[in-house]
Amino acid sequence: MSYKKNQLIAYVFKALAHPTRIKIINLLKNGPICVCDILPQLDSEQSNTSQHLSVLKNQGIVESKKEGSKVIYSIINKEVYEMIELAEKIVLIKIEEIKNSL
Amino acid sequence: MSYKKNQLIAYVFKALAHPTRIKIINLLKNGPICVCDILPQLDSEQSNTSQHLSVLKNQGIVESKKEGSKVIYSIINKEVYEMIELAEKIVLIKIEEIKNSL
DNA sequence: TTAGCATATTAGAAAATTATAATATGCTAA
DNA sequence: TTAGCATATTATAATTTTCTAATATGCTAA
Repeated sequence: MSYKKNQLIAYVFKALAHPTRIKIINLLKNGPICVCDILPQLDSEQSNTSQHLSVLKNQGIVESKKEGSKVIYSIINKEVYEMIELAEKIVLIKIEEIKNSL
Repeated sequence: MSYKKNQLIAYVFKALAHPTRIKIINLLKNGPICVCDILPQLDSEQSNTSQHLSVLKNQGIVESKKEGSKVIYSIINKEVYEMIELAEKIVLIKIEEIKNSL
């Protein structure tokens, strides 16, 4: 695998490498929702949330469409849910090990 | 899902979010190998490679054991290979879309 | 013991990410 | 048309990541 391809893969991981963005992705699990419905479920500033959405959009993980004055976001690549589940599995294994070592 | 848990998940993604680290993980696919065999396959400094290995180790993705004066690294969580494959899939879809739009 | 190889650690500079605050844009309704 | 809501953008400061260079550690063999 070339460095360039690994770089592109790394960009995808980078887009997922923030708790707020993972939370946003999980919010989109139940279908497309409006930014106005995302905002109250996060404890980030409006502008910061908008920036996180833009990171996800730039990596082609989500897409957005305007509806009147509102903007609706939805998931493009459902693969991310599997990725998050796998990461979760690794986290749980790690927690288990720490517990056993106490 | 709590913010704390999303943070732990994000740490896993962060550990994978570098082309050199992805390359290293792929090198470990064929079984445990020595740092001395990893080094010549990367174009990073020795110290930099050592730091990348340490990131992967801290996230519990790889482990290392000493053998004489050498150090052998191996994968702990095979889940990362599935994660990389999924990320690759997203990359390929994205590339395809760009091609179609030209 | 000491020289040399294999790897890790540290310090520091450069680059990237993140958060906040302020402002801009675009739509809708009065 | 203008006021106000919904969202995006920008500037900037703080933090984190990354890389390089230098040094340290630990093992082995002469």
